[in-house]
Amino acid sequence: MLSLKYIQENKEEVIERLAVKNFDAKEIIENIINLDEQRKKNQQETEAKQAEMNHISKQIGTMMQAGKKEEAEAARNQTTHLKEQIFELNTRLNEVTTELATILLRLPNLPHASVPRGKSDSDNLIVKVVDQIPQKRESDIPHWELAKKYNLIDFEIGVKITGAGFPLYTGLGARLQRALINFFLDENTKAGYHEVMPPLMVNADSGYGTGQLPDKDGQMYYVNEDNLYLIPTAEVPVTNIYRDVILNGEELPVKNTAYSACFRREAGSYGKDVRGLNRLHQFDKVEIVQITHPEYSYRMLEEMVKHVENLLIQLELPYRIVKLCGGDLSFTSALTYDFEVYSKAQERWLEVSSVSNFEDFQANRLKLRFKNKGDKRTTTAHTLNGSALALPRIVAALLENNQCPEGIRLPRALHLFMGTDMIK
RNA sequence: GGAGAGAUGGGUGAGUGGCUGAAACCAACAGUUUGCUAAACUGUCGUACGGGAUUACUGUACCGGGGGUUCGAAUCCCCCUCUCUCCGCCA
Repeated sequence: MLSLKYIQENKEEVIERLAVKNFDAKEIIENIINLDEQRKKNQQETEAKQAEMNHISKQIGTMMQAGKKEEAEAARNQTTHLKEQIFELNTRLNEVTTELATILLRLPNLPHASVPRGKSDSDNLIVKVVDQIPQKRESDIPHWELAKKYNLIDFEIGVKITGAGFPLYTGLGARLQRALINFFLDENTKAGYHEVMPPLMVNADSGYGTGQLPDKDGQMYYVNEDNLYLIPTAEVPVTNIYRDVILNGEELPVKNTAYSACFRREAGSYGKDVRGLNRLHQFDKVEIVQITHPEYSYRMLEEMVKHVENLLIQLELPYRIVKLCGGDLSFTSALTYDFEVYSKAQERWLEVSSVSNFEDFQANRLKLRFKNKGDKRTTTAHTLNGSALALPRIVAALLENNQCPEGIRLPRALHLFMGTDMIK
């Protein structure tokens, strides 16, 4: 959520920057400013009446105690009309406030000044590509065939148990999941992230806090009976730890990491993109989340990018880093770097991580602030997160890129976790 | 699922209609004292949105959430949510 104050003071800039996200904000911004003026005026009137009422009520109390019954009675008669006025003013005030809040919640975050203009992922800026991109050989087969050949994943039984997009990992396939999760968590904690294991379901407040609601309503699985959402990413529960929290400035930056299963309905997806592990309804991911001082959030973003890059290097996977253009940037993000690994047999890049700075967009919704020693006012923090890393496409690339006549070679980093250097 | 109890500031916890934005204690912070530490003493010690010379000061709201009664509600009434205890069930 953008802060009202910022919108008021930088009206034109807000409109321009939202245009980078291909969002036409002109009318909405006017509306917001009008509504807030109404709100202020209304609030002043309401509070003046309330102050008057409080004053009279207090007097009545004093009179009653002094035994001046008649005077008290007279004062009481005064209040009837006042009460009606307050009721009406208050009702209107609530309406305006609610309307304002609703509009603000649906307004996307401003893109960072460096975000390139563009409509879709084809306009994204490639920041870095590894030198060596593996060439497909005649004998190379896609990961879904490899998974079958080596009994790593059974997609059919997943369909039988649940449905498409819910694979059953078996044998070394299952172990590979566990190996990657452990490897990622170990690396993340080594880098100073505190490990947490969050609930996999969240309430609506949490959904609004990180911005999945109302924007992505319908993309999350919803448990009707209990009014809960299955998390699409650990970002949601882990960031919401700090909803309604005022941190001590000295605690910053807060760095957490969490493994979780992630659930996404992926309504509207179709075609070759969803083949094999490319797009799933349930998948595993290790997430990193930071809460920082606004002054150095972009420095921390770069740090996170470096960290994720290092994971990919250790996994010996060909990768590239992409800076998302305005049109591809999510509702909540100010700046996002995507990491993609090259999948040799499919001959395509697969997104395996998204590292973003949300600036104060989530923090405003969450009411996540901090206060330094001696500070009178609270300051809104910045939140960032990134995948470190999402498993399925990593697995796809590992299988495809490392296939050889003897089996599938595993990168050194996973040997200990896997108990072998080769899947046969 | 059944029965009961409860939800108050960073924590413990008092408060059953006006003198309560809220006692007391603890924690925290600042200072005094002190050779250091400790202790003692003094003071400060919620948030949000307004007004204001954006300092001072000041208005309003907030005691789980929503509604109601009343001139006046943390306190009374209704609804909801959550937590705890016991029983049942159970990884």
